[in-house]
Amino acid sequence: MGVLRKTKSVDIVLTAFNQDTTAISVIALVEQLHSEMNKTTVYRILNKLEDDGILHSFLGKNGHKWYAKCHNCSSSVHQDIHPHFQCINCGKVECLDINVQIPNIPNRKVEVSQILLQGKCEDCYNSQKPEHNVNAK
Amino acid sequence: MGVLRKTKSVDIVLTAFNQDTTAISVIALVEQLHSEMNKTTVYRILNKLEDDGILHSFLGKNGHKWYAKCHNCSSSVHQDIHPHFQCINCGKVECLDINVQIPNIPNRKVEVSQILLQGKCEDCYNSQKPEHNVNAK
DNA sequence: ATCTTAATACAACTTAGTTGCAAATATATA
DNA sequence: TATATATTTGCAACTAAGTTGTATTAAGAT
Repeated sequence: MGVLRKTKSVDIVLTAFNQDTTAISVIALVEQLHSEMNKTTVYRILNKLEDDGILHSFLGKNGHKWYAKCHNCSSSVHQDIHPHFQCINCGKVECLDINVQIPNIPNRKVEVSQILLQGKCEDCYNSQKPEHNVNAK
Repeated sequence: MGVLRKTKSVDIVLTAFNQDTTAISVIALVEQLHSEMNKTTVYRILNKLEDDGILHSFLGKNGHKWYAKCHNCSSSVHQDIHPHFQCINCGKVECLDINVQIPNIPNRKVEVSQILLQGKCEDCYNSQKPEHNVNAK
């Protein structure tokens, strides 16, 4: 089930991801676009864009869903299996371009790895007066 | 806010973790104990046992909360920052006794790492007729 | 035995995410 | 360009995990 038609709503969602280089939580996106489209539509479009390998999803620190643009994915293979970093202060999430080596685990076959690192991002580490971001949800 | 009193409910919850060597999802535990105590009570007891360093929590593949017994924790230091393994077939979750090396990330200070590996556990890998476990939720 | 305070049950609530269906709209075809 | 048809959307209702307020119950200290 991929995107079949180039609709206005699909375009608005894609524009949001082109403007923001970091990841966006579904909650934030629904809120940000609530005057332009229904939340059901946001959920459905994100779902389709992921199927098409245009976005990838992962869970943030509260178990809420986040999406970010894929770089080398197709609809059949999602290569964006990289760690994500979430700032515990402002809530911002970034995709990390690093490779984490998973050791072999006896008697088990690992197929997916979900790695969320939490800490302070550069901005929050430097500023003494932390400014809580709306994306923290 | 730790456990202050040795109540019947606290005892029942602890017994559940002593009988099951793997992790238990809150959903499964609430269901399992629903005739013995209210779900609010389960949530509150788990919360307190975590504060006391007796249990540790983490998120499963759907973002739902799981708990497991701690081995070397105190109420001040949670040392159980280890990866967890969830079977994509039967849903069972285990704590992994391995160390995953997180590379240094420029300009960020990593404080917490949350690693969930998914794949087939030994039982499910060997059996051709997969048996879906109730814990899969 | 009594008193104080923490723990519990229960109901109501919050919120992320889903579902069913009627109406709207993109696009293929004539 | 007009029409047909299948997808997309909005809306309302729903589901389910987790939380909160409050009256009642029960630990355990005195």
